[in-house]
Amino acid sequence: MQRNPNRRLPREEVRRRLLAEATRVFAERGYADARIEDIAAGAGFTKGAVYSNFGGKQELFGAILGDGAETELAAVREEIRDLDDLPTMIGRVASLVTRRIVEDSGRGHLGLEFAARAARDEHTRQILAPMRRDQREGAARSIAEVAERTGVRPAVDLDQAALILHCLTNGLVNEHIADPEAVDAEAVERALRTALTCLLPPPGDDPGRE
Amino acid sequence: MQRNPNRRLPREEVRRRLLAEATRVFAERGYADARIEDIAAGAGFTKGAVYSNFGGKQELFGAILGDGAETELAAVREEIRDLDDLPTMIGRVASLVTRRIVEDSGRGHLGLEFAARAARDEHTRQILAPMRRDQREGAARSIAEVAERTGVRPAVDLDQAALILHCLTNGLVNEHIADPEAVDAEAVERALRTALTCLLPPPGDDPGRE
DNA sequence: TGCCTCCGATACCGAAAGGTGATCAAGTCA
DNA sequence: TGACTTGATCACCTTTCGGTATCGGAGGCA
Repeated sequence: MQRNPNRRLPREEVRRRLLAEATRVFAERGYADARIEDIAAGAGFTKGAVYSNFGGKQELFGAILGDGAETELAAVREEIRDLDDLPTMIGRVASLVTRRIVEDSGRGHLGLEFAARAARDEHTRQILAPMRRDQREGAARSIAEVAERTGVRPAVDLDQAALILHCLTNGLVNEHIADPEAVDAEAVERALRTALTCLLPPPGDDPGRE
Repeated sequence: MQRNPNRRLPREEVRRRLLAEATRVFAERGYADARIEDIAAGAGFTKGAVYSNFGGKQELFGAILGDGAETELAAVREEIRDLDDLPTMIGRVASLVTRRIVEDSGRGHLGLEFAARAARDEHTRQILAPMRRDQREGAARSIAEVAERTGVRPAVDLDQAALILHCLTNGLVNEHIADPEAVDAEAVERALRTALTCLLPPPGDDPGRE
């Protein structure tokens, strides 16, 4: 089963490969329908490797959850780092986030799977809740930063804006998965742009009012 | 197993009871962990009744999906039917939707379960997508109606506002499930109020911009 | 080189649960 | 009232998988 029959891989590498494949398979099939054997095989091992590196299925799932230390926000910050014009920034952010939503559907599926599981599994929720909190706080900080840099006075409380944008994004992911034709890339991007513009109004400009 | 050993229930009634119990159990345990036998037993029957009334597990699940012909929107319309003051309406709507989200967690769980399943099951998606579309369109109509009645000119395109509010609501449900302590009723309600106020600005009033 | 340890492979177990089909009871109609 | 139809029950089958126990080979160390 080992790809190279004569060479044993370092433990870390085995773990890494299993985790990567598990992420893929859990996203594709959901927790219940993901078979440990398939994950192992996809990574080039057998079940034994999984049980040798993780406590079991639930633990493997938990490891993925924690592993996905979101780089999402970092990408957004990077995208707008050198800009100082708010409308441009909004356009860029909307476009970037949209691309992520539409192109990396696996992430969306996995997120949905996490949430659905957290709804009934305390352990999952205990891992997921602080992650979500971090995301919201990160978003709030980024918004504050942008507001300060552009000299814009946000239309609403920062934490609320962060919560709204965070939830709106998740909701758009959900909607795009449920109805990808009607809620396509364009619709997602427009919604994001509109929401951002409403919450962070460019001084003197009134968005899209026909 | 039949509760009343001497009386046979009409087919419709059997179906209704099974559906009701299935809704409960699917929401509580999720698709995979919901056992047909438990659903049947909970409704006062055995597995056979399920197979006699539905094609199988997947079909039972689908029947629930279709059955939940959302009364959500109707409740909202009812709530604001007699009002004509926009801020009051916004307050009422936010409060009502929040109560639904926080109190009826079963619905939220079920919605999450539907979405997660739709992500990988074409058949589920084909049922879910038009339902979601209906919801969005209904929301758009309601917003239009409110705008007309209050004489407010919406800040943004109606369909976009509907999409944003719809997705925001779903995102809030998701977030409340994932982190119910941080995203509690108050946070949800404020977020809704803020978003509504931003999208439908009361004439001359500029929301919370201190 | 030879032993010892680690860790992944392999074979196996047992439980759980979806689905099936013969059977029998309740309602219906002539 | 007695046959026919409908539909739920019950026992059973089958498959699928998570988990475990054992084995064997690779690599390190003296």
